[in-house]
Amino acid sequence: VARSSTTRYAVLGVLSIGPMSGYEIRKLVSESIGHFWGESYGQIYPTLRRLSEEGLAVVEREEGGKKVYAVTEAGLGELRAWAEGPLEERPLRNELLLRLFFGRHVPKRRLIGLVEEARERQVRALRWYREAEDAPSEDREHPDFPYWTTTLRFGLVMGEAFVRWCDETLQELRALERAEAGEG
Amino acid sequence: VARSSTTRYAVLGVLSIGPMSGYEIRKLVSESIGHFWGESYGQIYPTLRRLSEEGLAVVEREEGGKKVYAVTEAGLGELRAWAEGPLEERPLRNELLLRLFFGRHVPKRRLIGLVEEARERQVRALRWYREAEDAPSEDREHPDFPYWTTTLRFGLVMGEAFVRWCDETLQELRALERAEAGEG
DNA sequence: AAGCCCATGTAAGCAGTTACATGATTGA
DNA sequence: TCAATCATGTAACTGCTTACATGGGCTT
Repeated sequence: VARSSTTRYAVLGVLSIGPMSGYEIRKLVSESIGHFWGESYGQIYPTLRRLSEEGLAVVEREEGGKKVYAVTEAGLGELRAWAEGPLEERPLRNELLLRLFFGRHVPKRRLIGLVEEARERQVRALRWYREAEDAPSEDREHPDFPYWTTTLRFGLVMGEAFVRWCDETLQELRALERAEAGEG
Repeated sequence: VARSSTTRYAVLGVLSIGPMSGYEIRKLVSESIGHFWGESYGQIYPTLRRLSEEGLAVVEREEGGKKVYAVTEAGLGELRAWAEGPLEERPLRNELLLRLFFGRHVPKRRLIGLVEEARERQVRALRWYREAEDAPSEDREHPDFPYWTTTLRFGLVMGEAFVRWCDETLQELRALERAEAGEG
């Protein structure tokens, strides 16, 4: 049974920006929506084949072992139907929080290390978002631009909140660590 | 190949709070860490069987068709080893952002509706967190309490940030909608 | 007697990751 | 010539969800 794949819509969506090969789709995904979406080749290539079988995409041209796909009108219709449909909640899983929740069994030093690590990763991501915010002016003309900024702003707002949470959590963990040292 | 299951650690972790049946594990998960973790019966029961086969958990007692499991010393060791190990990034997928990113193909009214819906859901969650914050005093004595508060604070901080992002995004979408109406 | 929650478990089946296989092209 | 990047694809395997099957006990 299981849920239906969202990969097909991600691929259709990327093709709606412009004709592209599987390799370029993967690249665009990881470079521009990588902070909230991921796709692997093992999903992209079979999906492209299926989409073209269903008439939702076509091989626009082949150049030197490279197949450039384009979305069809039917494909755009499919994309639209999905995007307008009801938004169902997917189960979320945050492994860092799971570890913290059962943190009593873990040395506090290690917990602190884990949170610090996650914080650093997020700070790096924030730097990336801020660079992306100063996008070249050509991109600002793109019809998708206003939508891209909303997802970028998501990264900024949530990322900053995450760093704040990390700082608060680190304070608490260090306090717990000191309390323990004081006892022992 | 694929990644190793984190379900086993979630189950071991819950059992580290106290002996419990599969049904109770499911209930505790959905009631106390449901905002960042989910488990289904289809995962829990087979996992419990495997854990007891591996000696990481045991059936402490059976009462009227109910099997109460308890974590063993070996199980606690396994939990600790996992929690101290390196934190690998799992691919995240946010379907709302995906829809927004390709939002050009969707009526703005509908996009606004989607964000409003997500906002309401989050506001409800925030209410729940705030109620949980005023926990009964018995819980405050629990040795796990300081750790539980960190995950609860995560829900609060990130939830509030999310609502802020929703409000900003709604403003932008409404501006786009007005601009469109002005043109047409 | 109906409905709800407690309670355990299995089967089907898709989604998605990782690793592997293979080769062309480009540039230092 | 060596390495990196471009490029497509398949095979194996796991995780996880959903739906189904089954039944006890409590309350109204």
